[in-house]
Amino acid sequence: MEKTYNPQIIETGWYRDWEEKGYFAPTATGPAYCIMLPPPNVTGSLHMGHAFQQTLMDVLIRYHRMSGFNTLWQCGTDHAGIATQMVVERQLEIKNTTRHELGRERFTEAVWQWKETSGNTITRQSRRLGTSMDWSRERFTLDEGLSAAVTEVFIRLYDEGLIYRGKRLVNWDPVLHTAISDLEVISAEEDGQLWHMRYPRADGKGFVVVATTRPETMLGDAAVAVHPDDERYRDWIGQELRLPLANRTIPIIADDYVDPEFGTGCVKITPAHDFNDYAVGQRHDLALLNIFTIDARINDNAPMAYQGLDRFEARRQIVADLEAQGLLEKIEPHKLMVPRGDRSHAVVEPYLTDQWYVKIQPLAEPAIRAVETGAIRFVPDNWSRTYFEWMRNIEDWCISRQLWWGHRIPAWYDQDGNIYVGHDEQAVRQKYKLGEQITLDQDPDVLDTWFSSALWPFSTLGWPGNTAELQAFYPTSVLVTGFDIIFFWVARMIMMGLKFMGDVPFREVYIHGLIRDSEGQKMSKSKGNILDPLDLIDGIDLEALVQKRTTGLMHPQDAPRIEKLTRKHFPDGIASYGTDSLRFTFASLATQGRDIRFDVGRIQGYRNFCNKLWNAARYVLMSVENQTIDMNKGTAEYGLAERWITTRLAHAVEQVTEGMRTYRFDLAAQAIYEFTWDEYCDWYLELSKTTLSGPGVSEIARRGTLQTLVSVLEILLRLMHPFIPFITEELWQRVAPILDRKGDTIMLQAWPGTSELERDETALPEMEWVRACILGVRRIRAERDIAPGKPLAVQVKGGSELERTWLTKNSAYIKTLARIESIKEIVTEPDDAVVALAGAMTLLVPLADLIDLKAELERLEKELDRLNADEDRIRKKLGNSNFVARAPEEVVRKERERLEETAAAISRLKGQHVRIRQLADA
RNA sequence: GGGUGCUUAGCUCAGUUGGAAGAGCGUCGCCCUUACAAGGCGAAGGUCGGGGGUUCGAACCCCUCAGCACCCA
Repeated sequence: MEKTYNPQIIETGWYRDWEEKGYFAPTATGPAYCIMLPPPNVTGSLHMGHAFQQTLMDVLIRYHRMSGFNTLWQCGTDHAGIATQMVVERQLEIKNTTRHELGRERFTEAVWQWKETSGNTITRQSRRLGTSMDWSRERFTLDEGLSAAVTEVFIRLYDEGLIYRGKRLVNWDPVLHTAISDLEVISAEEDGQLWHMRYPRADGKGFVVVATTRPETMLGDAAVAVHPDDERYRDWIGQELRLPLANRTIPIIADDYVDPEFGTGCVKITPAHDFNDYAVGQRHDLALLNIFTIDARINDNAPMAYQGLDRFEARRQIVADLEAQGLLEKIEPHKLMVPRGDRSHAVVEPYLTDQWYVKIQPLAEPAIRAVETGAIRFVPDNWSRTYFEWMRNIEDWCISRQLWWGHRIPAWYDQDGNIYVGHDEQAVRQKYKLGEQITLDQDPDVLDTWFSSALWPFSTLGWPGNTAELQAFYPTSVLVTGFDIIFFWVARMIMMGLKFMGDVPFREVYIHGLIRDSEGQKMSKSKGNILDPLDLIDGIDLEALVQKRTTGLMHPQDAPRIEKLTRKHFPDGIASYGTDSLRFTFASLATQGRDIRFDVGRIQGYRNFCNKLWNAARYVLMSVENQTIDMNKGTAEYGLAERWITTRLAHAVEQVTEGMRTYRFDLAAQAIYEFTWDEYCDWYLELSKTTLSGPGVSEIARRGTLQTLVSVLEILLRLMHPFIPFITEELWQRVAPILDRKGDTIMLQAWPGTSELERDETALPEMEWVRACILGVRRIRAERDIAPGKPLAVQVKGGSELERTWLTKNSAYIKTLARIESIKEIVTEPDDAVVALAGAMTLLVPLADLIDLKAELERLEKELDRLNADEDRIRKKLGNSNFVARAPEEVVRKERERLEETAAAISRLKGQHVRIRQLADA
């Protein structure tokens, strides 16, 4: 074996082996366990969020597979309508053409082509992470089967009246020329201005002042509203105003939507370009005057002077014109929430268009109940509140998008605009009994990508067919996802699952945090703080990293800043840590918080952990090779160390299993880490050396030690496998044969059960005591600056009968690990010794002239201070009659014992203090 | 404005039904010790954001104040 852990060598071969041998597919035995992979964007690449999430899912999947479940991890990708279409459009731009020049058919062909060439990037990257997804069942939201499911759902919902077409205000992206849903609009505070404009009364008797952040919309104003109780304007209600620049009059209306405290208390109402104004307009039966084109330029409904102007040019012009007419009262700086499209980052306009909607209330109600009744459980539970909050205030879902890439809406129109919905034109003609003479045109729009994602839990399993997979795996076991898409996706899957399957799509929703950089900033290309999971696995030099972070920026002027930052944070680039280290890091970061800071120091620590494991295995294998005895034949004897480590492993198995059950991957990882490093490596491997190479140790004892060394390692490897699959497979292949354990892969071995391990709880206190002895002597050595190699002569005094037995039985361990050459029992302490306490026993190391009396006195005083404080506290506690009377007996007993121990320790150390003092005074 | 969280060692975070404050990293000593210097041995470091309450007992439960973050409008 190599002396140092080298992930590159280990991690290359195993994945292909696993995949080729079909280990990822369900076994068809045992209870079902199924996770649906949140389908990533087919043309995207793997980011830290994916890597984190997929690691957690793989841990769950591998754990359940090993635990005997019929395990399916359903994978696939999403067509990501807008994002993908934008990517391909940008490519066309480089070739100096547009999708409109190409035409719909050739454009979609181009997108499919792009999908074929780049669509494998992310799945290839997932494989590098070691994810055991069932690739044989990989699906794509636009593939034939899933498209059929989408059409079927659309038709059924339409026929039930749950999908309708309507002219409404939508969030319009003037760059992408499509409607987007509320969730795709990101509102952020930006610096703007508040323009105060005068609208004169038609009768010439004065004017009102209205304030607006979007002066250009005044061309579409239909009224000015005041609060009905506002004394200032009581008499104005019903009057007509002359709308400046546009040659028309508008009324003053009363509506309690108006906040009389804000501005002048007069609000211009533009029903076709503002969501609130739209509602006001509905109440007052105001006309909807649309003044924008799809590019957000001024259209023909506005005065000639402004037609064709972009909205921001129009703003400047209108402000200038008002000013020229003396109608601009003032301009104030103003912070406002600006809505932008999450893809194009263009300012979104409320815009009046025909769109398709899902009537959501009837679907939302059962979905709320499902969580209320516990049919679906959120983990951590708090997220159910977020879910309820949104679901109880949910609005109809706009599902049409003016794109070419996606599921085409299965609706046809005749010459008169009548709507017919069906699987295809033929089916529609049949369904609605339409003759050949009627010409039908299909709706040009496509559906929101989330519409198809909402069906993912059953469409991937073969719905609308009634397949064996649906029978076996629906409802799925758990959904693993981030809180950012509870609304986008989780809620919609629940609604659709209940509607079409009559049951929840998953029983649990595990919500994990979002990965941020080491300073808590969200990772983004424009901030230049993105870490690529593959760079953490393979490593990357500084120049390549800088290059990668500064190319393809939306704002190239950010490049110098990003370069500087990168050079500062990663002066040596990023080392290669390997997949296992990355995975273990993710698992240990999976606490219940919502933000997760990723620091490269952390992954380095876990790479070191892998190295530790590697070397522990090396030691075990070398120990086996160096022995002449047959470890599997003949009787074996298990010493204290063996019984102790076996019992400790049983505890670790319990802790890790509990962590799995409760989705506490961090606690599971911690239990693994601590057992491996602090117990198995630091103590057991050292103790085993005593047995294996000590003089006069019997064959049966050595056999017991060898068996324990190997079998604990083998079980530990199985316990760690879901987290770090590669190194555990590599080591298991070498370790299992020694134990004659059958099986081709650790992947399909049984999850360790505590029944595999014989427990001996009595070994724990005994071992604790042995450790206290060793630690005590080590501390003396370190504090007195005694060379580590110098053997010590140790004297012991007192101690309980049990402790004296322990000392005799375990002197070999103690002598070796503490480097002691002799242990002698004494009755009276020598004056010139340094002491350590192990339970009731006092350990003394006589040092003669080596002793630094002053330092020793200080050390004793410090220790006594600590013990005295302890004693005071306990005495006070026990002196409180209420405590003795009311606290559980067990707690009181424990405190009494502690008091006794503390008092005894104090008296022994005091004695020592007196002796050293005398020595010092002499 | 409505909602949800967070505040524990220098940093990042655990802390189970309330019963002796923990880890990793960092820091400081000593050490190339036949698995591992990606290591070993040892050490220092905390009035658990402030205040009040409940309790025999509070990092944990309740109230309040302060600061921070996120979501929705």
